Amino acid sequence: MGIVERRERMKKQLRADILKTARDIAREESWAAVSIRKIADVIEYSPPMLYEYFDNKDKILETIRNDGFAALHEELQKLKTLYRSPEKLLTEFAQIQWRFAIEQTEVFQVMFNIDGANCLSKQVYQAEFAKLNTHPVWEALAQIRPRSADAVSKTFYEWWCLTYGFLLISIVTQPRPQLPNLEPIFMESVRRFVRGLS
Amino acid sequence: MGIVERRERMKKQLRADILKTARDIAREESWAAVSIRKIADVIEYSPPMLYEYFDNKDKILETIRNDGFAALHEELQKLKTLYRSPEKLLTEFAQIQWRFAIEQTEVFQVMFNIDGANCLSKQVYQAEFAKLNTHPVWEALAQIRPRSADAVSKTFYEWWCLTYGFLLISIVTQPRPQLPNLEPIFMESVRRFVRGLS
DNA sequence: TGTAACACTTTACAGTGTTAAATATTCTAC
DNA sequence: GTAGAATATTTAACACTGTAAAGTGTTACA
Repeated sequence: MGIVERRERMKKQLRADILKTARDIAREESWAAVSIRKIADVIEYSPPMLYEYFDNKDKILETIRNDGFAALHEELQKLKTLYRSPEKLLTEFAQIQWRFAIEQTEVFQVMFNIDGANCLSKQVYQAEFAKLNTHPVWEALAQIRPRSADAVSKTFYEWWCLTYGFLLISIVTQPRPQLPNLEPIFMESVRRFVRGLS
Repeated sequence: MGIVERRERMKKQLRADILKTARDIAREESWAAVSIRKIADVIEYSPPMLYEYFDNKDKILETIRNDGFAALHEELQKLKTLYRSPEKLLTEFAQIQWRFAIEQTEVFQVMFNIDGANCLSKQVYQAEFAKLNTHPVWEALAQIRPRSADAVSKTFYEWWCLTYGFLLISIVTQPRPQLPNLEPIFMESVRRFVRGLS
């Protein structure tokens, strides 16, 4: 009686297709060009079908945003098992952030509401700052410079602004072909920051 | 025969009203809520009238963006006459950037394409990096740490990413009432950056 | 006072997100 | 194998959006 299971699988697949299609259109055109009808066209369904899978257009972006942060978190967890040195962990993570932003720019745009990507739901940011002392970056910072929790959280925010801010500005203001040249400058800034901690 | 002059004046006024109204709506609602028809409603004209003043909606945003950068440039020029110390110039300018972003958030959103503000024209960024060695911040950086033009330009880019990046991230990810608490962290980051130069 | 220039509006088109109602398809029980 | 229920999917519609063409007033000058 695998019928309901098959249906379940197909639903999951279609849901994934919707997300993928949205990203594809955003990548090839822009987030401004992403519309319910265009996605429906590509997946060969009528527009209202999408509302069986997402409450509204915003929820589609919200999912992509959350998935983006989750993906980075996963990478971070992997790094944690690979490197013991907190300094190494931080610079390696910065490297991954850079690559992520360059390779999956359309996801990054949604994650930070830039360049036409506009998603109201911002609770993922709060989540990121909520359980701070379990965040691998927070832990690394605390390890390098043991201080009060508040002081570490402050440093954590500086880190956050330095890395993501650098990427945001670069993606928004610089032409795509210019970006590879900026990576060394980014990494140097990160290393200087890490060095300045101890 | 001040007729044509009077007309000229009224045109200029109406143009300014359009820009102001767009900003007002963005401030009270969001940039996503700014529409030609809403602006037309407020200034009490029919929608097509706006096209006598701006080629399209994008040009309205483009103007606001350029005006924003111009305003900051003006402030920077003022600072240049006030302070001799390049370190002081940089930190004071950072302070002004912060205030600008907090007080005129809707302009800042257009300047960097965040939170629903979506303006295709990005040549203002290129302009900012084009005539680098006449930029007061570039000059200040060169004064603090005299190096090759390329090295200074690199530092200039780091400065740009640090200050604007910090602001972008803060505005996008933090709730408005939280922002004042972040100013000291911002300024501390800036001061550390400046200190690290020499 | 007629005419040319200008200011402005009406109407229309193609596109948007989204909803309710109608239809088609699939599965289950007899 | 077919009737009926459950599910899947579409059609049609509404209220928006930016924008262009055509039409209508209003003003200024000969």
